[in-house]
Amino acid sequence: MNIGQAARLSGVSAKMVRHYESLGLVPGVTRSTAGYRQYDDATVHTLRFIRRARDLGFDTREIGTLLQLWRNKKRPSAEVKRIAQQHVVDLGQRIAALQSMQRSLTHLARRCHGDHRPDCPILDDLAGDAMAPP
Amino acid sequence: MNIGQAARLSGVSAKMVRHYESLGLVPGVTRSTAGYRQYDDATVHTLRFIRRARDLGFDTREIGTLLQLWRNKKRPSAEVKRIAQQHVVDLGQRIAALQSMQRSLTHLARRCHGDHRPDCPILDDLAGDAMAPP
DNA sequence: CTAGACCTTGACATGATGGCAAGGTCTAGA
DNA sequence: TCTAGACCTTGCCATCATGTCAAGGTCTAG
Repeated sequence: MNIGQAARLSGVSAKMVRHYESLGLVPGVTRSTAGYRQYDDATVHTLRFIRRARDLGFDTREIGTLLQLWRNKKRPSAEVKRIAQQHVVDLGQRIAALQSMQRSLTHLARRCHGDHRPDCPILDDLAGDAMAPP
Repeated sequence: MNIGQAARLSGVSAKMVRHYESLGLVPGVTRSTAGYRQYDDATVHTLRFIRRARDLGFDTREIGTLLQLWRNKKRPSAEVKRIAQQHVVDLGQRIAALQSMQRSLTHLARRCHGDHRPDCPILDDLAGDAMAPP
């Protein structure tokens, strides 16, 4: 099967299929006489794995490790779990950072009249002339 | 004052000061005879504004708009508020996406023994052979 | 005068992804 | 058999905010 079909079946764009190949995440593909990449179901399976891992927010480096573990029939599940838990922590930090922004901005917006007048606590805060501390 | 001092005072790296200049966020700077950029307190103030807005997650396009509004003494605060609220919504979406990843991964990790054995629901899920639906 | 701190521009890298361009290939239909 | 259109190839550029490095000019204190 050609790259287009593999892309459709796996949910990964053809562009990214080539990219993952260049990163070594999918094994070297065989080529047709015309130079077309030829895929089989196993590779499509790998691509789906990558897709799902991306959906969970893993970066390509982590996915490389997960793929190795997936292929290693003697892997200790503890290692997989460690990676997953570390990723949960990372996600938590990113979430916390965004929530902190959201909280600040929500408070500022609530204090803003939001009418035709120019007075605006949001701009005041950005400008650094926030009200004096209590 | 030179770029280094302006950077130190504003908390923006010298590199980014130049970058914001190239984006038009800070007005054209005057130069010394040797070509050194010369800054005054007003520009440092602007840089701090940008820094604070970045800390709240605004991108440079949004910051451009906010700076215009800040400078416009006749701005309607409603417009600022609208931008802020839209950003709160955007942040909410990003947070929700990350939380969804975190939730899935937490559930998977909880079901993983995490020992020396290879069986691992995390890899099973990534591989798409999740358990049959109930 | 000189060492060292500071400035200049410019290029390249990050990470995942999209887009475009120029050219080769394959297939179904006239 | 020819051909249009779908599909493939490689390669380059762009995104976004930021860092790093390099080669060269400038300023200042000793």
